[in-house]
Amino acid sequence: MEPKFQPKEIEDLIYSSWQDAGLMKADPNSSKKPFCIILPPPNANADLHLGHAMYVYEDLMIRYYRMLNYETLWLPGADHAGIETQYVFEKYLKKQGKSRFDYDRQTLFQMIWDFVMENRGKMEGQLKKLGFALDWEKKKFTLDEDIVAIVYDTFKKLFEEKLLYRDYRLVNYCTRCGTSFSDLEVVYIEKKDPLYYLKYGPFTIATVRPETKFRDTALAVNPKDRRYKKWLGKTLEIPGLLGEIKMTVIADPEVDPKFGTGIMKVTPAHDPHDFELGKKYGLPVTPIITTQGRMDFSWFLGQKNIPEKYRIRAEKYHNQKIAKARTLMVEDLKADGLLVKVDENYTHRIGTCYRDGSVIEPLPLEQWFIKVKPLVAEAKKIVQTGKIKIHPKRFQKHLITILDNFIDWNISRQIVWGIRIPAYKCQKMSNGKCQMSKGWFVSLEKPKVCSNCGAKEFEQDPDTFDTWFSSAQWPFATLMAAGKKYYDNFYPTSVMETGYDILRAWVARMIMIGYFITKKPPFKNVFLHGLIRDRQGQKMSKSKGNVVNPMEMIDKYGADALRGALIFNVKEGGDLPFSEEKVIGMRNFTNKIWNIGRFLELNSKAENRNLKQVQNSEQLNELKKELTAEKKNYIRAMNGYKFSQALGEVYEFLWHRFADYYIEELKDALQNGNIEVLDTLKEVYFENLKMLHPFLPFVTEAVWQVFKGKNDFIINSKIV
RNA sequence: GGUCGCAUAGCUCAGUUGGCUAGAGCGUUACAUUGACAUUGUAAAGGUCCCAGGUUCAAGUCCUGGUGCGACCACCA
Repeated sequence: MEPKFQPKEIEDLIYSSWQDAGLMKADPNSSKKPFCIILPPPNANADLHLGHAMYVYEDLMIRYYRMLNYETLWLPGADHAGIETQYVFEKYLKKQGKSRFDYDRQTLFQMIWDFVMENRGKMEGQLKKLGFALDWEKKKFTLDEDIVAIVYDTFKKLFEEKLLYRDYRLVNYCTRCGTSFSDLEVVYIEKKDPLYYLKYGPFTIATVRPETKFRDTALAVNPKDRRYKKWLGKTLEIPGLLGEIKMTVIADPEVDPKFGTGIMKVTPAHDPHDFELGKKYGLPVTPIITTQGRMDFSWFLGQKNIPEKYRIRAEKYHNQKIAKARTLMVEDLKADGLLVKVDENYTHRIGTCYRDGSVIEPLPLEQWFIKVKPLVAEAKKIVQTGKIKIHPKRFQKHLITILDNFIDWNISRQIVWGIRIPAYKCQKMSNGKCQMSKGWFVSLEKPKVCSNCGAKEFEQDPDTFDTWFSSAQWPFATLMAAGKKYYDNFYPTSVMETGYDILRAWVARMIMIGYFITKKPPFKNVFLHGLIRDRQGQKMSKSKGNVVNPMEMIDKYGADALRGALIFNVKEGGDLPFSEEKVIGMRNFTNKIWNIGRFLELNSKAENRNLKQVQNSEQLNELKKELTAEKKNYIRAMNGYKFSQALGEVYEFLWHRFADYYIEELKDALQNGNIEVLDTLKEVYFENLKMLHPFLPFVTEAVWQVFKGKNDFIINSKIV
């Protein structure tokens, strides 16, 4: 044996020997108890980051349960990551002076497909580098045909059970990405914008968005506000930049009399709050901003007999970007004497795109929504009755709160990289012949006729599903795609392990959709890990330049060292600061493990063995007692999801008791050839190797095989 | 504004149902070693366990209040 453990030279070899021996494959026909984890599918197109290395929790569970004689399946996969990937691809196009608008739908999709497939292998190779015992033969991609078929089925079922509806409503729209987002994907930031006080007939109103006022449909005040009482219900003609607008004054308790002037203009088409008000009072929705983020005055310019002055103005504003139009209008407002004052120090919070940071425009669009109420109710029941257990426990409350606050889920995305929605709009809808579901029908195959009215003219919805819609189906979809035996044996899965930050976006939705389709919870346990931060506790991000590449760590110190550093001395579910020093510390531990083995191996060859020396029997008994206690603590910790404690237990024992104390004490006896001492030390050592194997698979395997031979794999031994 | 979490050694953090003479990693100091390992060992320094009350034979641990951080959610023109 080398005097030092050399992970770089042997890790890859060991990993392929596991693969060759079929150790990571699950047998769906096995009579053993099943234990199954579905890997949260990483983005097929991106390199792994340190957060992915946290899946080491999954690996250690898989290995541990395998060593407890379970039939284990850890199923890998990859996510197409719709918006993320299309965004990256568009940046790549831009570098070549192109844009997505230069290609038709099929070509663009194919280009992104090729782009992703080229990169996909990288991510998989990195999972192997981490030593993950994944069953590669069962790997799945969210755009695989069989997965898409299952996703389509789910959509159809939701449609048939009336949990799916199409609605014209305000969606969060990023004009730069060219797609809408769900509420979860909007990032609010504090921003300073001028607040304009405008003369508005007999009133003064305050607004940061004067550009939308052309399409105001009402004025609202608080019903208790005495100042405006006499105007209630009256319709006024308000002079504006393009002539007079008719507007009714309505009262609503939600209007804050203390804000601004206490009177508010209602713009249902471009403000979520106003949209709700509009709905409540039956106000028309009249958009003035396009999905390109430009002003649309065609509604005005199409009118007859427009005074010249207004026509010139409207033409000036038309098709301008929002910010530019606002500047132009403020000038004209000044000229007309309609601008009362400007508060330059007004700060408010605005929604921005989580991808590129541009301002999110609330725009009225027709989209697919999932009615979540019945799904949420079932999911909540499952969690509350303990059919799904959450670890650490405090996240259960969190999950319940999340479920309580779930609003209908917008699943339409206006991008091509994803699963195209299998819904069709019948042309006859417009002339009233196809009334069913507002003229929409769902078809899994390319349809020949409208399934509602038999008409032959229809168009497929150009949109694709929100990536989370397919992710929400991942546990049952992957197992169904793997085959009936897999589904029957391994579903519901044992544990869903992921970061607590996607409890809402993913875990809650998996429970909702999973139960809806299978009538079973998709998993029995949820284990949540924390977020990795840098050594100062700061979030890692490219802009801060504090990102650590896991592959670099593996290259320098070995996969075991990195894995250990992520588990050792941390609280499950808590955020953990990452430091290279900690990896070095764990590298030292792997080396210690190696060298204990080396020492025992060297002494195994000693020639002058004396079987009769038993004067150390008392110490040997003490040692065995300590081992028993250690193992008991280890198993209790492992079964209770206290992995850090389990690792700490073995670390402490093996290094500071076994090596520092017992080996030193028994060294002389050992070197004098006392075989009983040797055998006991070896036995205790092997037991510790087994306990460590789930955490540090490579070094434990390497030493194990020094003693047991190349064909004996440590994972095939049993912990109890 | 709402919810949750966190405050323990110089730094980063563990501390299981109350039993602590409070631990680990890294760092610091002294010493040892051509010996399995310097990626080592032995020893040492270093803590009012945020503050104030309370429960208890016993509180780092449980309860109440306060202070200071952090995260998530909601977002008022």
